[in-house]
Amino acid sequence: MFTSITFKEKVLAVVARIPRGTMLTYKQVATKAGSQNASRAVGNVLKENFNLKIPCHRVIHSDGRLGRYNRGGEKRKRELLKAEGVISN
DNA sequence: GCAGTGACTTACA
DNA sequence: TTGTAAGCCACTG
Repeated sequence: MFTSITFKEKVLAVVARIPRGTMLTYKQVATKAGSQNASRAVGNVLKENFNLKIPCHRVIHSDGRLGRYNRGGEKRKRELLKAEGVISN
């Protein structure tokens, strides 16, 4: 039920709704999920998420760093973002 | 119910 | 500017 939706589900829903060419920080995702300070929890959710429908590569650190990626690491993540035109290098 | 873990964030030296 | 330390939150065993 939607009433029993967990923080995990919210995080996945938020990330899944990130439009192509847009990046959000872990803090931004956490805020949209309901907890602005749960940036670490966001990482936990994406870490266990292997759904290709979730563009977890569009979630980066508040510092602008890419962070990690469960499908190839920062390098792979940067390639995906570059392919979308989010970053130029 | 408690403790541990982690793809993070912020502050200070 | 860079590195270290502590804090915060949600989920699992």
